[in-house]
Amino acid sequence: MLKLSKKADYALMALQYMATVQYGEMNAFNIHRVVNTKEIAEEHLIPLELLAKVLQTLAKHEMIESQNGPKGGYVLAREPGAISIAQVLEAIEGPLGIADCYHEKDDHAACDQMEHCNIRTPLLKVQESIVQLLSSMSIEDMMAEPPLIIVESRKPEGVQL
Amino acid sequence: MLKLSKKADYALMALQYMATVQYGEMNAFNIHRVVNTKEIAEEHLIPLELLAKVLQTLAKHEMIESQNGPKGGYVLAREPGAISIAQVLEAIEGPLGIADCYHEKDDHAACDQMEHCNIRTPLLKVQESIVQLLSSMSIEDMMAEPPLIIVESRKPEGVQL
DNA sequence: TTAAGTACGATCATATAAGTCGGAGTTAGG
DNA sequence: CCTAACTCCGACTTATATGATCGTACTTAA
Repeated sequence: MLKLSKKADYALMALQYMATVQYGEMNAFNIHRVVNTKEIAEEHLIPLELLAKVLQTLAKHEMIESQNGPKGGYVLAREPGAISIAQVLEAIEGPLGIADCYHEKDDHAACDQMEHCNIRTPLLKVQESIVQLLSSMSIEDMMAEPPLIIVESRKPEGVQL
Repeated sequence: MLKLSKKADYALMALQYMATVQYGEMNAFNIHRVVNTKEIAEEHLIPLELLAKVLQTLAKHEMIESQNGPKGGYVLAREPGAISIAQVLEAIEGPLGIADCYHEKDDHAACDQMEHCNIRTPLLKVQESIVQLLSSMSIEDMMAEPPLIIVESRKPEGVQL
């Protein structure tokens, strides 16, 4: 339940790796070394072909920039702090929502039970919280593993329903 | 992404319905009327057989109590406020986690990349937040649709990583 | 010119989810 | 004590999403 797909995992791993290579302690001068798919795949034991597609998707969504030809590869398109987890997940898996009918836009979404659905509103709030949480975290927060990230999530006491 | 399964949806709908019938405004005297599967299925346009299995699962996890024979059906096993969303989801879909290897118990879980995984720790924190959020909400919070539930979820400023 | 890389679409395999079916066990009411 | 209305349970089928692979075309540094 609530599991991330492998693709999403791979995307996050790759971005974390690229961020560390480009912006980590090992690189005090911020030399934006281009890293290629093979390097990442071998480093993390990820199927090469699959990772390639993931990176292509990330490139299409302008989170990384591709560089063709030999010595080519990918570079982060912006600073790690400017790439949120939510953005990554949306790029890979489409709009994130707890259920299909929970995207503000598609109010007509594929849900026959719509009119008989008694849980939509409360779940929308849950979803909102999760999205907010994922939006508040960036690739930067995943650098320098093992990290210590403190995240709070709570329902305030005494809220009127 | 992060989508709930239909079964989970059905479970929540059913519980919300049962809660409303048993504890809602319509029932100031808390008469614990037994509701049967058919009634819930028709009310929410849910496939009868599937809902039946969902309810059986909930009963096995002691969130509802079954009553056999004609005029039989189900009753909430405890007050709506004592049934958290997290409990329901876990009952239906097993332990909730953002990835397979993120359950404290199975440290040996099926993840070949374990040793090369650079995102485990941060994602564990994310997961923790989500679980906490889902644990803080109960069926009671879903009653009286359309409700207004205010949930906050944030990463405090100035946290050191 | 060529080898090392990305780009992209088609395809296959597999896992999970969704839904169905048939039969067995209970029990209120006649 | 019989029957109809329920729950219970497991096996089965189907649909859909995911994971992974393949082939090929495009780009470019050396």
